[in-house]
Amino acid sequence: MDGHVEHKNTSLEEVSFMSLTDCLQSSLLMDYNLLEKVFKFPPYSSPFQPVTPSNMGHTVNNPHLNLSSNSPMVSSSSNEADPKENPNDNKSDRMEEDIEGDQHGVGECSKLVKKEGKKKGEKKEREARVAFMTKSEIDHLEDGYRWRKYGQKAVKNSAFPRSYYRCTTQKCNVKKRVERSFHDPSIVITTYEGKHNHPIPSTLRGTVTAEHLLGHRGGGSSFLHSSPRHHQDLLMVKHPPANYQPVVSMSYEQGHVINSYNNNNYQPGVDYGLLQDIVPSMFLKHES
DNA sequence: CGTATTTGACCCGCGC
DNA sequence: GCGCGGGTCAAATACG
Repeated sequence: MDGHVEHKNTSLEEVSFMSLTDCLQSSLLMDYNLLEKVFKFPPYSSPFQPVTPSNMGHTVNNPHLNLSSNSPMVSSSSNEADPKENPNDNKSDRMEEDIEGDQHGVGECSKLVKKEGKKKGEKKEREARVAFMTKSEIDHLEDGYRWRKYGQKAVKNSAFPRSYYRCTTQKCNVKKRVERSFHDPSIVITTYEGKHNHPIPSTLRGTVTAEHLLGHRGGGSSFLHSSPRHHQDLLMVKHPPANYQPVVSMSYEQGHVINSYNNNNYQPGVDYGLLQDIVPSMFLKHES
């Protein structure tokens, strides 16, 4: 539906946003360099900004960004998810996945099968995606779901590899890619693809519980200052609006969610649907 | 021993 | 058609 993208904006924010959106929506391959460009990492700034207690656990701000102090580090993109959304994708078997997902790589045995399943000329629909940029020492953020790593690849023009994860829950097709920003190694870029069709696992290595996810934000973000180590801040921005703003941020400690909160509380008129679908754990909390 | 990760091989789309 | 880069598979390995 909204495949259409306007390109006539002139403000930095809008141009940036649209570029990213365009990137996310139209490109089969996510161009992370573009993603970073979109967020305007200045080429002249040192790419190796050390993570210090002072800048860790805080909103990532790029002074060169022409954005508000709560610069959004994240963008989401709903790709007008599959019309059919294959809810039936009982991919307990990999072969099936290959057939249905027909763009996947293949192992020796599946290579035969895959060709038949493919209808030529039919482009693979992309699942909804959300990309996050998170300032963190930890690559793989705990988000309440369980993931199994299924691949890792070196990324061109980046010193850091990209990791590929798949939700371990059967029938759940959600994937996740994680890589570190080449321009700022303290930043982790996480991209979710697809929507979970199941609740958050109750037992997650016994570490992240609903309470963790809900967080206990009593006094603003004071907790940010209390235990600086292994902190991560995450910001999200809602998809298309002309003026995007930070929506939700989370904090992690030692790989686990210790808090989540909204910077400005829920914004009226902002559609959280996609984000909520994809990373519901970020929306769990909320004073009712 | 069951489960998760690593890693080289392979496939695919795209640009030249 | 070929090469490149991204994405995935799956056997081997590591780990609890």
